[in-house]
Amino acid sequence: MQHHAVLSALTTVWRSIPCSRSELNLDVVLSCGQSFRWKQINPSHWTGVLASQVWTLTQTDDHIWYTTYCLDGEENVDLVGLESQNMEPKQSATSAHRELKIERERRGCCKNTVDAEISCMGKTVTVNPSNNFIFVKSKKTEDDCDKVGRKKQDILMDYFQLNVELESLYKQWGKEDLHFRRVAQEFPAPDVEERLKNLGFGYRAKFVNQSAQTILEKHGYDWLVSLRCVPYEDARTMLRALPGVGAKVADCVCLMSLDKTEAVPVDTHVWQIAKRHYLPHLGSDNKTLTDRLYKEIGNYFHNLWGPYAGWAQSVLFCSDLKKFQSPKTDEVTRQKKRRKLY
DNA sequence: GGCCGACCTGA
DNA sequence: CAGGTCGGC
Repeated sequence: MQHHAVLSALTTVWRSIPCSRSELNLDVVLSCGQSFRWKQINPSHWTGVLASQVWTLTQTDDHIWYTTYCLDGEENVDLVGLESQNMEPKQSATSAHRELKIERERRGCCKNTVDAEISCMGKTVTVNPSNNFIFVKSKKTEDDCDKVGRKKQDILMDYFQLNVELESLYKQWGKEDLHFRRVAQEFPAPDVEERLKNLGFGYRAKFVNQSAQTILEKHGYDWLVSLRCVPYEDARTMLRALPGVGAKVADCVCLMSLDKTEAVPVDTHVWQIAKRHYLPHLGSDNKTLTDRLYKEIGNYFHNLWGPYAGWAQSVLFCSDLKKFQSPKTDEVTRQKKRRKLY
């Protein structure tokens, strides 16, 4: 939600319509060169004129959010002070202020002030761009209609034709048309990597996105599941061809998702366990877990435990986690350590 | 083929 | 600083 500080700071002045990104992607639709009245005033926040009003639109995964600015200054009852935590509310409000000023000048009622008062969806927002404060005054009644009584929600529904189900149309168009299917895969979410990054995926965001693209374009939707019926080594080889998928991740997918019970994922913990209890000769000489080491450890466990080696490995792995170690075990370890000391 | 730094976040 | 993969050496 870091791109929606405005939403979280001023929830009272925003209204929403349920709508998924696959039905309408504002960033794509408003910048694709077929409409010229919208400006991106902040990341993913679009301001423009529609039905004689200034609007700001933005969206989350399942809603379109909208707010409008009008010129009537009716009396207010409540006063709420809000100090914004970062620059975004200020910037957005300042942009709204600018839009209002332009609209006022256009109508020849130039009342230029530093502190602008803007009526927003039944609330009046006082903006002071110089000190980053925003005040919201509530009106007694909130209406969601424009001057001629048209519901604002209906204006947007009509403008974006939200009553037409785009997803089923895409399915229909793609059914016989391979080229459309390919093109359509780039939509509805061209910002996947960015959004994954915002979710904390870090440098892996690029890999996840690229792998997903590769799977859809090269292999098709059912390919991953079909690997359940392919021998372990083959499934592993194909998985490792995906960007960001190395030996360990491929083995994890094989073991956890593709029924390959013999797959033994070797991460640093399993490596430590192997050195401590099974293969002491791997000792401290080896600094990094190379492909050769990985194979040696995997083969060793496979020979030791047989076709369900992966399951056995996960038992050892879990028992090595601190949260599964009983206090009793800890006491035994401490006693051993004490014995060693003396 | 092996080694190591870069990538990014959370702890 | 750990966590796994990649690319350059």
